[in-house]
Amino acid sequence: METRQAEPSRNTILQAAYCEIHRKGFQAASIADILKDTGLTKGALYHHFPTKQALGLAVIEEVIGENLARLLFAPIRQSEKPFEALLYLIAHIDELAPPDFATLGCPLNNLMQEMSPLDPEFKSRLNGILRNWRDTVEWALLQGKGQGEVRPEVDCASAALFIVSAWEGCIGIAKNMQSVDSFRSCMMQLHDYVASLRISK
Amino acid sequence: METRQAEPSRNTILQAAYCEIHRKGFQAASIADILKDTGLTKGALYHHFPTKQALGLAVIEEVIGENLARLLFAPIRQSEKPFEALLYLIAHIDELAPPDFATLGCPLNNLMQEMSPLDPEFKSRLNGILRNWRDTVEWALLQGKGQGEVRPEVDCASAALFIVSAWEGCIGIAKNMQSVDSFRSCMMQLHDYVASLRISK
DNA sequence: ACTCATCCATACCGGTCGGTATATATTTGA
DNA sequence: TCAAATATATACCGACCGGTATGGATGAGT
Repeated sequence: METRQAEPSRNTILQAAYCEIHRKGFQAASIADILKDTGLTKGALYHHFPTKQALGLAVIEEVIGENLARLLFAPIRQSEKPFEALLYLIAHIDELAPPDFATLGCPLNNLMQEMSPLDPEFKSRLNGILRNWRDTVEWALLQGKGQGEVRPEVDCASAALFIVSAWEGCIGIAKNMQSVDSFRSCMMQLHDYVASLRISK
Repeated sequence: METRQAEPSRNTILQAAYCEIHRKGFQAASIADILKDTGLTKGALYHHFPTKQALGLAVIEEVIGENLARLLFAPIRQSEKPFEALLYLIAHIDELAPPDFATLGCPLNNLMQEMSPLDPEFKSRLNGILRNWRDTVEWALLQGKGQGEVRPEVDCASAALFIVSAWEGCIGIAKNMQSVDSFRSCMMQLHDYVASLRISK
């Protein structure tokens, strides 16, 4: 039996760190600012996390990874028609994703751009999530192919990587243009591309 | 007649700042590190640039903007067949772009992701370059349409935005996966998408 | 030759950062 | 009940950061 009194505090810090990092990036995120609205202090933080890097890695795995798994991967994996589920997600992502994605971008992509070249630990964790995403999309394409929906000559691995890349690209561009309409228009083009992989009849 | 003795120093600082910012991002770029290899000191820097922000904005306009104009916009604008020029650029960008783009990403996109939500000055300058890029691509598509190469029903504005978005997305993802093969594969998919806008005969 | 603006080096400042040392509640286990 | 482990607060530290104040060198105009 382990003590569980600490878990609420740990989660509070984790969530606050996630928000701060999402807003400012990891390096610009200040420990003091993270704690500011939590009612906790450095004593609590450094009890649960040995260093700022460890806190960042925990945010990646326990918040960002979990969120993406729940929002994107699970709906595809659990669908009976994964390819259709993928198309649905692309078409409706602006309603399904948290609203701050539009203004602050995708937390996964933000951290990848900032930290991957600087810290190998960050890089490997972030790449793990990215690989998971790409594999899920590839799996959806392969399932679609098996179900006779996707054209047999499609290179599912390459297409999956492109879909994820373009997806992140659309989020990033929309974040800068601060325009939901641009984002929707952009994702619509991606939707058309994915739909073009379907068998035309 | 104004004194021109200062121009070499200014350019040295500008170039060093560009490299440092490309490697670490703007906020993490340290003034001291920028000067370290230049043989100059803070006195020189703060003589030519009133603040770190002004230095960053100068890097954006005078280095990043110029580089992109020379590498991407000019070849399309000056081509007699802009649509073909666009396709060529997408297919050969890995040979034409500076090699550190693969490991460090696109400087424009890096700064957009980091700074646009934080600083409206950065945002407007970066968006200016982005708009220039999108307009150039859109112009290439429109020219292609006029020359009977692009299908008439294509929405050139939306397609151009998507092309730029996907382009940046491919660079970003490749930067994290640190794989030139992935980047090429990804850009190849984008190439296929753009080629699919062509009239099929 | 004198003046004055340009150009740049040096030394320094206040503030913030991540991290630590220590004391203190609180809970748990025997 | 009492000791030990857990959980958190507070005060503090050295490092680094962007920015400034000052003074000296250099060159142009008169």
